[in-house]
Amino acid sequence: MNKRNRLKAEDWLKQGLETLDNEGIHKVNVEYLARQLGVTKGSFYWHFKNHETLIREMLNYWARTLTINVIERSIQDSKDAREIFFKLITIITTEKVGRYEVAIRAYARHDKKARSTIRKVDQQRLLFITGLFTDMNFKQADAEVRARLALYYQVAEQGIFLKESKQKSKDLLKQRFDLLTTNHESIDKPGC
Amino acid sequence: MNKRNRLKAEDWLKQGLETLDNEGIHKVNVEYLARQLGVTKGSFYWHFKNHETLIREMLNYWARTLTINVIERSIQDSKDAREIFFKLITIITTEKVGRYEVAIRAYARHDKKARSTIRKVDQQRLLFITGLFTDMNFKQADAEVRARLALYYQVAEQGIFLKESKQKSKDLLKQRFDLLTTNHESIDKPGC
DNA sequence: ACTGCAACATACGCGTCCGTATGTTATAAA
DNA sequence: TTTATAACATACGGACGCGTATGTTGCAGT
Repeated sequence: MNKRNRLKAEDWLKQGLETLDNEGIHKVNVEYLARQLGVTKGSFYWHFKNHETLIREMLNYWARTLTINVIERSIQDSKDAREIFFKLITIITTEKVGRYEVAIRAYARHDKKARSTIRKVDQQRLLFITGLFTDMNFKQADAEVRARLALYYQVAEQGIFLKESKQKSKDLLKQRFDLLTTNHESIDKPGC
Repeated sequence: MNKRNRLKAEDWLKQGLETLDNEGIHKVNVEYLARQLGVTKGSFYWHFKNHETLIREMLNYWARTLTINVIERSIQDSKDAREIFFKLITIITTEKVGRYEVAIRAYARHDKKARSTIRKVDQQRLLFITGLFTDMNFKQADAEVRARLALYYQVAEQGIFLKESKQKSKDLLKQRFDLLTTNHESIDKPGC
């Protein structure tokens, strides 16, 4: 909230994503969001041109906070690629940042701009994670396969699997990490 | 179509599922479906009580044709469990029968009855496939793990992975089949 | 105290969708 | 040929969502 309890555009974006995740795209309409925020439509059309703009900015907001922000946080206080990768999948798995993933992919099935956003996000992620694996001395092709495995897993985990206990989630994360970061047959050591 | 080009309830259900898959749940409304079928609402309310009934019957129709029907077809002309399993994943992967899978799961995120339907379908599938693996002499616990892997894969394949060529899809199917149906360490042979 | 403006609220017309009530038509049965 | 009815079409009232036009309010600066 802003000063005097008045709203910023970001408050509408957050509420939009929250509602998309909780109740579906059909509930992401101007009047319903206004009711949830305790204001009227007049407020909305002050901050946004129209409904379409809201959706577009929601997608951009999600893409920004989810890719750049998470990547930057993973890099901070990490000394090497292995550590960055571990922090990355930990953040995605344990924090709420991955919550909107499934909802947005579901919406993107029938929205061209959403699909475009997701493609860009996926490519950014893939490039970054592939880079981490090459930094771990994996060959380029192998690095990309491992990056894809990590990426697809993170996406599918939220959409398909039943919710596990916190301890089991941690165990699975560790196993996944070990599997993906160790394979001595395909490693590309400069000394050999 | 029926005699004299008039519609059956099933025609509405099919069009409903098609529209759900192609354009999303918000397009699955009475007047839009009527336009697509070349009739008016009067026809709809002859065949169905209301919109809610349509959705419910769509889910039931999907559950029937997808679980029972596919299972029965897999069994036909198969001599053992291995063959049934291969036919099953072949049908799901190559035919259009798996097309509505992702759309319905997306819709189920915010519809209680849809979630209930999916749970039942998943359980039926899991029971059946687990039975196939126990018939292949895998131990109960191992059979269930393999069944889950097969099941989750079939679901995730449609929603996440990029579309591969027909040849690559066939190769992947074969590899998946081999991996899941052979593991001599955990096999439970009566003779040993 | 007065003014200006950001951030709303209110009121309206419009289109779309729902569900109902009632009118229409082609065909099968008599 | 008449009749009954299945399968529609038409017309309506109401709810809801969009976007616009305009009215209102509280604070910030002077």
